[in-house]
Amino acid sequence: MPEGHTLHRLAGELTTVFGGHQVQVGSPQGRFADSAAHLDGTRLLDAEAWGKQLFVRFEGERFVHVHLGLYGTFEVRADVPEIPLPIGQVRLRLARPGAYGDLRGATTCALVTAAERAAVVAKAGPDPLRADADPDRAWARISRSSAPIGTLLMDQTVLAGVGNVYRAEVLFRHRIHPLRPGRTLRVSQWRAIWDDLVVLMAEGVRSGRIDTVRPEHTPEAMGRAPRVDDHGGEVYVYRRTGQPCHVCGGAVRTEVLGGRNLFWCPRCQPTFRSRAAR
DNA sequence: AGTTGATGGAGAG
DNA sequence: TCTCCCTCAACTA
Repeated sequence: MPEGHTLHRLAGELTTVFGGHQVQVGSPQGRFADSAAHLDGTRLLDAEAWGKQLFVRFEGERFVHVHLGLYGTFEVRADVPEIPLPIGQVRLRLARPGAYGDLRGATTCALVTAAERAAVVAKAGPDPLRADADPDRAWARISRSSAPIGTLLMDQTVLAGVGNVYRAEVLFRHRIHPLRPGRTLRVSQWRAIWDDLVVLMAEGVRSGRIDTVRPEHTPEAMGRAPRVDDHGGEVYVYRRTGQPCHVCGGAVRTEVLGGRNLFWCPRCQPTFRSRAAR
């Protein structure tokens, strides 16, 4: 489930499990073999996330830059009696006695310098999961753009860490139509979205899933059956095409925007046109 | 056994 | 805007 919360959670896990340890670094699949050989047996210092980018720092100012992409996973296991043989396509394996981590399916897994890391970080917009993030930087872009707010929220140079689930859900929670141009939002609406993302994503880091449904709309509160699918936590509209909205009962709609699926409730999230006409 | 789709993004045209 | 890449589970047949 790689949105920003997944990477921040992973950074914490890697730091806790491997920070300060000398680690075995390998690439059972082979595609990271040369770089792994350079790092093998050296000390892993810590890991840090910027939006969806993850950097694992080794002694000597060397970093492994990881981006999970659409379906990458990084499975970290501690307190195992024995390190198991790798299963499937394991691009990167970190191991020390009693613990290991397996990276699969990532779009990026590369050994980079501090300068290369800094260049990636410099391109990223503010990350709601970082205490030093400045939401005004994102607003400067959004307030001047005619692009849909749904596109802007997913643009990692505008805002770092939001993916398709948080996009759909935060727009629902603020009753904003995803196709509304960024420049038609009021600054108060943007601040509310940002503050909400800070809370929602921090909760995602803690729980490891994406839950966005307010207490008054949960299955228990509404007397409906709990969700049975497995793509995250309890949500309002994400991948609920055609199903009844948890708030108004209308059918959730979908549309492809920029190659990604958009989900919204037409009644709870009126278009900017109909809003202006009222 | 083969096809599809997914919480992402780069690069081509 | 389209195509491609990475992996694997969940479909269809």
